[in-house]
Amino acid sequence: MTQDRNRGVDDPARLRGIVRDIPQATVARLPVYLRALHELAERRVGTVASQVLARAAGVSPAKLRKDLSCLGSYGTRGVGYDVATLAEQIARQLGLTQDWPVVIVGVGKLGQALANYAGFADRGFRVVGLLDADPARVGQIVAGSVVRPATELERVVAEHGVCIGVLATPAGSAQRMCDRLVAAGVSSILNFAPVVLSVPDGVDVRKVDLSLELQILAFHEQRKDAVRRAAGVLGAMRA
Amino acid sequence: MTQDRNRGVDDPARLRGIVRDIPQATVARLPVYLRALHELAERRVGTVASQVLARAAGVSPAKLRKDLSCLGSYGTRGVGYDVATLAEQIARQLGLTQDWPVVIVGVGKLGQALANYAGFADRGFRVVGLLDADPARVGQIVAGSVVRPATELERVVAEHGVCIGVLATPAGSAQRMCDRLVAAGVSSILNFAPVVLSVPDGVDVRKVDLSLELQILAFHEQRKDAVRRAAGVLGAMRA
DNA sequence: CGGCCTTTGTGAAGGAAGGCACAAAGCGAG
DNA sequence: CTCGCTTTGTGCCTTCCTTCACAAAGGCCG
Repeated sequence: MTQDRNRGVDDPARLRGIVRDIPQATVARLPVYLRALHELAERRVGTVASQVLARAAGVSPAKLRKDLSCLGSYGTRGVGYDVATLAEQIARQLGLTQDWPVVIVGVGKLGQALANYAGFADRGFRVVGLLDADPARVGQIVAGSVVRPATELERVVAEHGVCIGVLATPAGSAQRMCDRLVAAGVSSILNFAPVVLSVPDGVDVRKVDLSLELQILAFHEQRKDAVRRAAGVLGAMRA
Repeated sequence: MTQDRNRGVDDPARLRGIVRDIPQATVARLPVYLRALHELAERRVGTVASQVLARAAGVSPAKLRKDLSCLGSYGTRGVGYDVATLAEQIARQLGLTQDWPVVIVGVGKLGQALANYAGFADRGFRVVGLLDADPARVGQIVAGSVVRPATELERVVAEHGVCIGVLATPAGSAQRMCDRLVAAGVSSILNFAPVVLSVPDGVDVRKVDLSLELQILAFHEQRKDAVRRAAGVLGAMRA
């Protein structure tokens, strides 16, 4: 108690929860922790030690603790973290306590998968518009919403105050649609099209490249192959 | 010529092309460079300076040059890089000069999008099996192939010597299917299911989390919001 | 052939992230 | 109340990545 009262407003642990100085790498892991915490909560787990949570999230306990310490001091020494409290704090930091209206531009197979993806709705992302330039797709019902023509992009964005857009168009039209999203007021874009988008300052773009990851796997697989071959040759020489 | 002959086998620039000591961060960017190079090649560009290529790939020229220097010395000072040569070297390093048979497990909307994705075939990834546990999906034609029952997983993997598997199942069955892939001999897995997979040593897993990226965007968006609000308050105070 | 201009390749410095190890802090038993 | 056990939070060190700045190297022109 005495110590607590001695903790001034400039106490590092407290301040860290207010000012935002969270490393990029940590931000990228918070959603993983959040998912693990939700799973624990479903299993009626009340508190969890860093070791257990770290295993569930696929990271080392030290990294987990350091990450969580960026949010403030929400653990109890000798016990662990309260699952519900920690989940709420992470959600708050990530901005998931509010609803985010989102438009999806491009409703091919990928766009449909995204529109149906439960992980979006669970985290407060509400799809308020499905847009496609292809007349054949306009009017179709996807994930309970009707696909609207791309011409309505500006109207949908303005109507719902959308600031996050998802691009799932072919490569050819991605930059054009991106420009229109930005002009309409969108300031964060999740890009699934295989192009490098150029956007003005102040707009965040994150890219998900389906084939990039596969190419990285191929690199490592080839390496393993080479090692196996080398081992084989050495084995033959030894024999 | 004289200099070239003086370059021994342990010349650093040469060796780097042989021994593999490429930083992870660099490996992750090579596919981006490769895509940019292919685009340049299509536009009949013969040589490209680091500055231009860097802009096309969305990185800084210095980073690009350092990355490329890991592969060896394939640029010409005062001129730039030969587009075709460089593309070939990158493809070789990534292991894209060979064909990689791939199975896709889970043929929902996402699995279908992946099966149809041109970026796979272009890079030497050949989908040799579409597998799904849902009888309603088995027998459907997706991307020119018939969807086969999940029970045939082991047979397909063995038949084609598959070592890369793509998981696009619901969260619930991902670990089970992962275990079967590994048992059947797959040693690299691209996981789209929102779970942390556990695999034995020697197996590589890469995870693509569709909602993770959106959550990171929300974090930054919230920050921008906070800054805007703070600026607004300050502005009001000044007035 | 020689000088100039362009562009690469890379050492060195700066910064971010990861891992170790331990002190501080809480809980529960005695 | 005290002791001992458990687990967090964090300072320090190491490693990896990025950026800067410049020497070395090649082409081009006179």
